[in-house]
Amino acid sequence: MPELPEVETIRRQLDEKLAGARIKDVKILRTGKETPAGKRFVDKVKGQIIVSIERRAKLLIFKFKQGDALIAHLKMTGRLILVAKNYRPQKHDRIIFYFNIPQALVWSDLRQFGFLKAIKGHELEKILSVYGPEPLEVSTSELAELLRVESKRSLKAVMLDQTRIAGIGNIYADEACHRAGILPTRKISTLKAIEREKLARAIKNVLRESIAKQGTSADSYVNAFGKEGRFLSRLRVYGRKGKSCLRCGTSIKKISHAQRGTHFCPGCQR
DNA sequence: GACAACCTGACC
DNA sequence: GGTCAGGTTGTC
Repeated sequence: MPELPEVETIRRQLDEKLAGARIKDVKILRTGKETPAGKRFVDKVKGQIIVSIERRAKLLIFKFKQGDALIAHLKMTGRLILVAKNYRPQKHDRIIFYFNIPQALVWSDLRQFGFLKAIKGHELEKILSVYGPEPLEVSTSELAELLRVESKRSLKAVMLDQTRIAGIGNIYADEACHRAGILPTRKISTLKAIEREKLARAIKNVLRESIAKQGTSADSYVNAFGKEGRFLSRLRVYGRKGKSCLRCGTSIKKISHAQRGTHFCPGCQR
């Protein structure tokens, strides 16, 4: 499911409701994707007061008052949804958190790739240290500079590399390339300075615009209130194979590249 | 780089 | 029945 805009949407909504809340109970419906597993997870998390919910790359970080934290990666189909206390569990639900506030929090994950991890405060820095800069927290020129790479890798492969730039995933990589008029398959080292600038601007714009619409619900993503994002209709290439390019009218193509479905317009991307 | 792996479900 | 899916990681 989620890339930076989707995770950021969830973060903002969770932070608004859960900052200051105390975790009163934790019910594990289906163990196996939480660390440490089972009762040890419950013991680490129960009683903790959530100070804030933060995001780094596609990772959500629940910071606890005593300095420890809970990190969550939703991978493809993970969901964190605020529900009523009397919520009846659904098929793919794994864990439910109860607080000293009216809402409970459900973690569900259809494909089971996601994970929750209770960690010590001192472990956090190391976990986060692998990620490249946040694209919305650096300037356009700094972002453009991150795209200057002497490598045989393609532009798309570099954009998806979380150690280079954090948070871009398959949808926004394709969308940013289209907005910049550049083919995602281009070898990164062939990009000109002006093209890197265009890309940097396109990345920032598409991420910002998507956050404003609460993300893209192309498949299973919903926000922390269980609602779909509204950016799907704004996508220009992703999921538009065979449709005409909104800029030049050419039919949008979809290929497999960097092991991902890759969408582009052969007419206006070079 | 390409590929398989982790899973389930939707679609052709 | 086969293929594909907003992600990441480990193995050639």
